[in-house]
Amino acid sequence: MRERPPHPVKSVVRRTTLAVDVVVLSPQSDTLAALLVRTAPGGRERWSLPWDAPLPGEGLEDAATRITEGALGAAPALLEQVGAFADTRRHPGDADVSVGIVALTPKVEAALVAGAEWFSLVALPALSPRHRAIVDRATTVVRQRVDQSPLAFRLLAPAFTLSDLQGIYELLLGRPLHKASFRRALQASYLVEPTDEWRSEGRGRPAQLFRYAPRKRRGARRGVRFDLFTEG
Amino acid sequence: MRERPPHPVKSVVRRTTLAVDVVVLSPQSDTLAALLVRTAPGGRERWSLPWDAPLPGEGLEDAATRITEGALGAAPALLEQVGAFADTRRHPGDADVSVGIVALTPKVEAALVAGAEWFSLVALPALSPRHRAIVDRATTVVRQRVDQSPLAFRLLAPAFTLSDLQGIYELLLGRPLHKASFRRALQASYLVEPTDEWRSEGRGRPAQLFRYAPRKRRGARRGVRFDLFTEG
DNA sequence: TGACATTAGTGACGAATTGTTACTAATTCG
DNA sequence: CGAATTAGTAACAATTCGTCACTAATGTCA
Repeated sequence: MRERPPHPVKSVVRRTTLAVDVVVLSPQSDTLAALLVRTAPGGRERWSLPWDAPLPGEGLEDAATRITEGALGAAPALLEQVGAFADTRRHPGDADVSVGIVALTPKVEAALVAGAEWFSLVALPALSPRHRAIVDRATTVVRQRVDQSPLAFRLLAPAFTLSDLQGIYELLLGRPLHKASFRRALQASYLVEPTDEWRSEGRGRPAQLFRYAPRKRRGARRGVRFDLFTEG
Repeated sequence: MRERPPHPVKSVVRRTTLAVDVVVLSPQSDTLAALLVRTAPGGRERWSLPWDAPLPGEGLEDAATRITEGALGAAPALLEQVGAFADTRRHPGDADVSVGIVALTPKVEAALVAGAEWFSLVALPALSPRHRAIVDRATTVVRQRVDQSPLAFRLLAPAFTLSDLQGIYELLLGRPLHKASFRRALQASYLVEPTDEWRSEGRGRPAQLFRYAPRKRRGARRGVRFDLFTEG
């Protein structure tokens, strides 16, 4: 027993401003690209992540969908929270708290909404410090979760070639993969099934199209992996 | 080009109430246990997660540390965000938005603060729906990240036996592991180093104590794993 | 004291998985 | 037609993994 007041001690509940900041990612020739929107004149930076406050009664993911539609013109294929940010780094709307959400979408051909543009992740313009941190966290999270969630498939159209898929994995993991090993592992995973369509990309042999169709897996549980500790 | 107003359209920035809700986890004989605090009389539930609003200027993790200290009497060994919750599920303090944070701590012998108690995760009392969701998410996140972050080591004292460590992994993964395989993988990972101390637990051969001391790893990157997709 | 139970730790082998090479297949381009 | 290009696979070597069987060091108890 300690000499302390009963718990928890509730502070006066402060009211804070909340923003949902969305990192819309899509594959762009050989890199991932994020969607940025032009800011109103007078701000410190010319570009920012699409963001907004959630509407009354609107969930965070719903808000993220709405915000994505407002910049991309279409709903994203997958959303994932990447963290809450409440430090002192400046937010373009001076929100006290940001919830960072990453939205994935296949390569889009359709025109963007006016004022929105794709930027390769390796050549982003200046962003507010809060947005910069959210982008960094988003890319880390995406890379960390590639093999826990069907992220890669959401960056592709519903029908894709295995070379397309391997390309996405290489993009996300940042290293080349061996074709035969990749296909063998994919085969064993029961994650895709072939369609009866083929795509001819110009030169070379046409490739069969596959679709994402995860099936129940045999419970082939294996030992522990002490991997990835390096990147933490 | 579309017929839309310039972007992003900012809603009127609403003010919301924010809570940090902490799931303090610690190993308890054969299960994980969460720390709950007795609520003020009159609430719908008798117990809740320790929670509070962040103080002005206080970061989320700082708040989580303070909240943990208020219930446990000591700082946690590791903190990890598990998500933001802004749906309509009821929060004990009616916060609009909760940031869920999981705090890990080794088995503590010291007395808890008055009004706080450990509950095994498999036998929790009734909690507010929001808190229930945060606990569920926390356990999922912890299980998912065991091999990405040194979570398991933060549930042990600085010096531990390999059997202790294996026990924690079995707790977190929910399945038995083979001794020889576990040790071989651990050896290859360069995550621990032996101390020159030994612990005699009563009967049986004394065990050597190890400490967590991760070393640089050879960049032995392997192929992609299409694992875990089942649990999402 | 000596058998036995109990926990720690390791060697080794066969099975399974993975990395790699080298091939075959189907197309376009000249 | 043949060369270039991309898709897809068979097969082998190297490595990793699951398992079994053992040795080691302690306490217990007749």
